[in-house]
Amino acid sequence: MVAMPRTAAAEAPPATYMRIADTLAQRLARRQPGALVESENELAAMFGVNRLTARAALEELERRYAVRRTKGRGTFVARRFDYRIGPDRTPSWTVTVREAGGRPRTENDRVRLVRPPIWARRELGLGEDGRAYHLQRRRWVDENLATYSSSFVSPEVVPGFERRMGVESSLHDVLTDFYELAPQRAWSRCEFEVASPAVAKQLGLRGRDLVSVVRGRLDCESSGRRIEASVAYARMDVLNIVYEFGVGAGEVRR
Amino acid sequence: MVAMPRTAAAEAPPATYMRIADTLAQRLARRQPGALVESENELAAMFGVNRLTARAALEELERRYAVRRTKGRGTFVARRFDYRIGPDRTPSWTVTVREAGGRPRTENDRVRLVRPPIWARRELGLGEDGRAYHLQRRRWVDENLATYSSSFVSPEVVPGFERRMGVESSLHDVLTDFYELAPQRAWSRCEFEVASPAVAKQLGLRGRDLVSVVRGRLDCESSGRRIEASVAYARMDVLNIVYEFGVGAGEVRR
DNA sequence: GCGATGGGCTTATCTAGACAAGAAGGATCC
DNA sequence: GGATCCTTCTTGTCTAGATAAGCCCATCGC
Repeated sequence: MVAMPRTAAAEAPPATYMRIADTLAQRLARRQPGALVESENELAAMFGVNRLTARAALEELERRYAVRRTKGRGTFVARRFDYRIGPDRTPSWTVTVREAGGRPRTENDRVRLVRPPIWARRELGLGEDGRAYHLQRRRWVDENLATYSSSFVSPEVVPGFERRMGVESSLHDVLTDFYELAPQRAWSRCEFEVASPAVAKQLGLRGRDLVSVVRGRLDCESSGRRIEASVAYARMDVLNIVYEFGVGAGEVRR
Repeated sequence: MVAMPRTAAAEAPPATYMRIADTLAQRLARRQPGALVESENELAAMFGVNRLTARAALEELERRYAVRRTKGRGTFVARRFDYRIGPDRTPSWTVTVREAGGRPRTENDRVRLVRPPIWARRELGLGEDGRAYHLQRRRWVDENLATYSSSFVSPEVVPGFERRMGVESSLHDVLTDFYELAPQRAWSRCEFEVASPAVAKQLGLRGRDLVSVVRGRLDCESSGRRIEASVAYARMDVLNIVYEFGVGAGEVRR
């Protein structure tokens, strides 16, 4: 009689913490987003395991973005929003979040004229000593910070930008209403990175988690002049960035 | 004298395991991908901590896709490939991997005529009883399984497909060479999901990790006939899916 | 030569116990 | 009434010890 062959090895039974995670995931799917989840000690008692085993299950669910945990407060059912972007689609934050049933909020730092970093100078076609307006923006869903973006706006195209752009202004609205421009995405690039310490701090991340990164440039549709170069970071536990193009992409079911 | 105010709280010093992870990340950046990392016990001795603390550091690096760990073998420096896709870009797996210095490999299951799932029938415009060829494909980088894809091909457009498509054939080549078609992406949608148990098994994932998912449809450029509907899953520790469009997107530095 | 066996390495999992630190709410003091 | 302290609950971190299970390779037996 041969021993168990290595290729067709019988499935190892899943670990306890994984079973608890799966069980819990099913139950949480029926609860309201934001609802308080049982504490680690409660779960340990419920499933008859050590607290660290229950904790491992919650960490597994956190990796799946199914829960969100805060020291001192507890574990909560997570709520994630799809944010669909693509060449044919530059969605409004406010509209998207509201349609999904959330409360959107945007906050801009005060705009200042600065010497932009090298990548922004190159994108905007500025020289070594060129200046640009620096716009930093944070967006919330309900009480959750979702994105932080940093963008540089060419002062030649939008003179006096710092007086037009208020704390709650929409960049798109300011460009179209005050400057009568037709902004258009020249290019865009979406990927995932480990948050740098600076970005982690801006997004309120404890560790160096993965974040969605969208870089791009906004040009003027008619003249082709370069308006804005930007980089936006999104917390993946709050936002599910979906990148799509072509007709029919929106109809895809999960 | 007031206590430490809560708003401007001094940064809590990072946890030991996080310090070790950061230290280790710097060192590993100078090593060859695939190199063996010190074992948990060695790290524990090196940093004078408990084995579980050293282990927590490695788990942190695994979350960042900086290392890859295998039970019984050890921890290894991870190697990730950028795979850039977009409306103007349908890259060849072989070329992309080879350019990045890896060894590509593709393996197709034998093609069979099946009754496709509802989403594929809808995409291909098939009726309730319609049939389609089912093509399952796995792609490797060096020894690492990277993607698993499942696609359905319309038999009306490519009759006799199961005889043309071999174990190592390229779908694109078969469509162009044998059927003289000009395949074109009708739409595409890229996002991230928690792997289902079935997908996790196909990709050799222990747990239910996050995977990149790309869905889409291939049409015939001239006639517009629907050729193929597909869904592809990629291991995020092997592949970094980058979604981009527009001129200039390729020039973006990190 | 060649396959089976087993030892020793590795990561994976689990328990028990402990202390730290953040958050929230009630009690207390003025 | 309002600010402050304190208690309690929560997650976060760390240690110590133990067992399981996968993998590799040397050794043994044939």
